[in-house]
Amino acid sequence: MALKYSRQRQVIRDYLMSTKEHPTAETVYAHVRKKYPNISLGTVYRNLSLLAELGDIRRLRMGDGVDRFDADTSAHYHVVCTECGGVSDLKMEPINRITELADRNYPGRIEGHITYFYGVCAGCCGKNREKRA
Amino acid sequence: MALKYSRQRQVIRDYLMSTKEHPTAETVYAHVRKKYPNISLGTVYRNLSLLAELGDIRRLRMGDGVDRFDADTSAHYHVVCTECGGVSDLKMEPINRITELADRNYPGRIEGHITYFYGVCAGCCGKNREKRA
DNA sequence: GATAAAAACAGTAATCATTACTGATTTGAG
DNA sequence: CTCAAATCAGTAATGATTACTGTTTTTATC
Repeated sequence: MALKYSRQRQVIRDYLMSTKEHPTAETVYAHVRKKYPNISLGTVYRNLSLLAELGDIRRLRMGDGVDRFDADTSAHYHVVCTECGGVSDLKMEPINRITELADRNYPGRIEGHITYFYGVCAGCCGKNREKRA
Repeated sequence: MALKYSRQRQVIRDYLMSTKEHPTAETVYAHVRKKYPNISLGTVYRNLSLLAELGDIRRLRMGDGVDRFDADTSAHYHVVCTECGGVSDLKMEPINRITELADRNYPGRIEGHITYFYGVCAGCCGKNREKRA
């Protein structure tokens, strides 16, 4: 067995399981520190990467140069809010048709797709309604 | 008129128009230097960002932390090759249905989607066939 | 429970893409 | 031609992430 148990890794994983916020490494660090005050930021990065490689968590690249992490590894899409910048889940079965469709239009071989949506999240929609009223 | 013509900007734009390679800023810099040896990397970044803001070119964020640029601003998708890392065009009309579909499954408002595909490009497929033979 | 090698850690330095700054040069409207 | 605005070259700064180093934890084996 190569992998060893560590409190730090467990705390990181626990925090990620407890939130739907798709936090960045920095955010994970901030929260985990409350329970484990002298954990290192490097440890957070190392473990998030390790867990992602093992497939225990998902790394989300939303294109803004800051990675986010998600303990929910089931197939689902994400929506980034153009107002608050938050990332929320979109419960929708993966549209494999578009991979097949793409493959028919491509001289090479297409194996999958990465999609994220943008728009305004429920919370920000509500806020806007208040402002207009 | 706020915008002024500059040789540097023109050379950058010309190079981008001449290639289908979706180069990174660094690659643009390397090529543009041949024609304009003492151009600054900062100038390349500044102009690529400016042209992208004006809508003259497109900035492609493929999730690996390195931006690429495309002079073809028409609606089309991109494929990143998992073997050579290259990015190629996929001529396929945008599937707006998935935005609508997503919107029906989301409590907020969804305005668009960003999708890229991954697989093996035509060039690398060919190479593999040779190796197997 | 003791022990020792492997794994992991904390803290810090390094990397890499990108952006910001500064003083000099270029552009274009009048 | 002139001059303010735009742009530049060169360099420093930023910010996310990774790598390094010497110390501490974990766990298989006794």
